[in-house]
Amino acid sequence: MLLSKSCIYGLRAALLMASTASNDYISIKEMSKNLNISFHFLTKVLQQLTAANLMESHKGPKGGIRLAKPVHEIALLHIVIAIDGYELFTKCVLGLPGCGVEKPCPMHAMWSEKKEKISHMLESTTLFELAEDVKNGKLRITANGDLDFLNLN
Amino acid sequence: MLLSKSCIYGLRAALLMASTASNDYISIKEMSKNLNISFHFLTKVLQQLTAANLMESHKGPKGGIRLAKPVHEIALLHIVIAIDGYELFTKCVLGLPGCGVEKPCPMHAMWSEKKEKISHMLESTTLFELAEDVKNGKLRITANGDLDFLNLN
DNA sequence: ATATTTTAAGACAAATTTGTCTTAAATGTT
DNA sequence: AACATTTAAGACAAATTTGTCTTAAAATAT
Repeated sequence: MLLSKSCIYGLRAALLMASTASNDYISIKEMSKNLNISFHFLTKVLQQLTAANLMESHKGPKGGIRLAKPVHEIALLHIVIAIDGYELFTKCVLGLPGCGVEKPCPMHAMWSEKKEKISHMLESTTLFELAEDVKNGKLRITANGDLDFLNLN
Repeated sequence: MLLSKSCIYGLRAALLMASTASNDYISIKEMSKNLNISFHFLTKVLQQLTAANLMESHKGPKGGIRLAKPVHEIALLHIVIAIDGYELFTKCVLGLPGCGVEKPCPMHAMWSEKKEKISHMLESTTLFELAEDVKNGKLRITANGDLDFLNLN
């Protein structure tokens, strides 16, 4: 698996937030319902994203989570790294310590290239582009494709 | 993590076998020592590879494991699929059921492209090419770079 | 002030992956 | 035939990831 489940949940929640009309706080409960993700688990994931300053949280009624920056300033890569860390991009694909150009593992060269491209892909894709297509129904973030979340407040 | 530890162990063992002079049986114990992998764990991994007809096993003295085909006929992809299955290449990167061109998740298009390239990379790389460079010391499959395994029998 | 809503934090449980150990079965050697 | 070597199989344990539950803390509204 490329991304952990935590990371996937974080990405989907971020896309949900980016796809709602306003950038008001959205309660985690609402999101967990819409995304079909365990509430408490999602809570923890979102805590990691607020800790990384990608989101802001607010307690109490009318509280919830919202994006801490404009949608075009949050790249998928930021979310991936906030949750899964740099491991995917720094760790040897064959698990050898000290793998690098000087002491490469058999897959170092080929994987480095792919890794770069994946990194670039995630870095150059922001919530903005994807949210546009989620809003107009071209892309889906829920299992069934419901768009009920589009006007959550 | 792209590949499971089991898969990594399988790849490293396959590369070790491909890098030894002859294609005689090599005992799992020898391999586990050289690769610094738990003997019993490696045993199970190699059982998966023999079950997939990539390797052959033989019990008793002078027994062990050997490649079931010429090195240029075993691609990395075969090993990856034998151990980790097709999941990496078929499952939605955001975990959505039924993700595809008709009902794509936000990362479907971009990931499909990368996935294809990774698949092609693994399919077009055989043990042959890599073993050549392992033999001449350009690539390493052990943590410290020892080449003791080169003439195991 | 009190009650309600919501995130925060952390204990706990389940599931999965990884690792260890024991016994059995097969094969070659003496 | 007896013995040593090696894989096969499966129970078990540890570690990690994923998921659940409870309590606390903060903020709003009444």
